[in-house]
Amino acid sequence: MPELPEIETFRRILREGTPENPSLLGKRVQEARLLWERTLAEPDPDGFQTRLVGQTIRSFGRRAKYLLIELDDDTLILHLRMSGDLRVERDSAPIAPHDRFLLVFEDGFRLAFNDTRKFGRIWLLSEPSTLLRKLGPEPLDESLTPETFYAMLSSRQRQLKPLLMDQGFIAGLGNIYTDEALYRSHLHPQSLACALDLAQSKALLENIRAVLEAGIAANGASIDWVYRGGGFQNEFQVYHRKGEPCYQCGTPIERIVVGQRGTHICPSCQKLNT
DNA sequence: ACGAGCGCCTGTCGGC
DNA sequence: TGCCGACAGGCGCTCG
Repeated sequence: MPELPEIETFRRILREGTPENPSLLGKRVQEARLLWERTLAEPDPDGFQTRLVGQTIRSFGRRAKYLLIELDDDTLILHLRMSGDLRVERDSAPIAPHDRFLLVFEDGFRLAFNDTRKFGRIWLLSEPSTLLRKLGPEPLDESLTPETFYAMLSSRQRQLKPLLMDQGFIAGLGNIYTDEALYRSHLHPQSLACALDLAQSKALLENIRAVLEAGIAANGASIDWVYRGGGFQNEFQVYHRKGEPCYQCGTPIERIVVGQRGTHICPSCQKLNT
């Protein structure tokens, strides 16, 4: 489900709390309950639950679409994949359908990991880099310059959309924000990366950052039942707008398939010229 | 290096 | 109404 802005929103909610729920910072783990074994990627389930007990949450981080919960000795890493969701609630609350993992704290609150489709994964690692080092640069990291991005694109003979969604190339973009960034850049998702010049590469990077920052500012995007509380769906210009008029030229938005993913374009504003 | 196909899962929606 | 395929914000694998 969520992409970079949605994970960033969860990070903020868990760190700062909301009017309904407290911050989880500084809370100490009393108990960990794994309700669906395959949700745990690493380590083996045996030592996992006892290893968590007694550790205190020191900070929350994010790398790409991974949420990092820094504990005393380990990092608890969550990936929500397609349908994952997080709730903070009292441990007296009923367990919801599709809850896969509960992290219970000494003060009676808990973090619930809910995941209808069971694609989500959690890791408990003493050394997170083993998992995270395969990722490409963070798009919002200022050390990624337009010149670097241009060089990265120039060396790839690959369609833009699958490349931007490749987490090893650049980390954090998914289907929504990729479609939105390409539309704003007037680039066709099937254009080859190496065909972009410096100006186009620079504009693409700026638009990637703009849509991600707009998504973060809106607390993410809520679609269907999958994610609650975000507002970025109201700013979609192509995603989920098949048949509706392009805001720039009025041409109906089309849905095509690129890299086996549903892809939304304005066929007039985004010409294919490889 | 790159793209296609498929598996992993459950649920919803549209068409017949 | 019931059934059946398409589709869903992700990612890892194999195979040409």
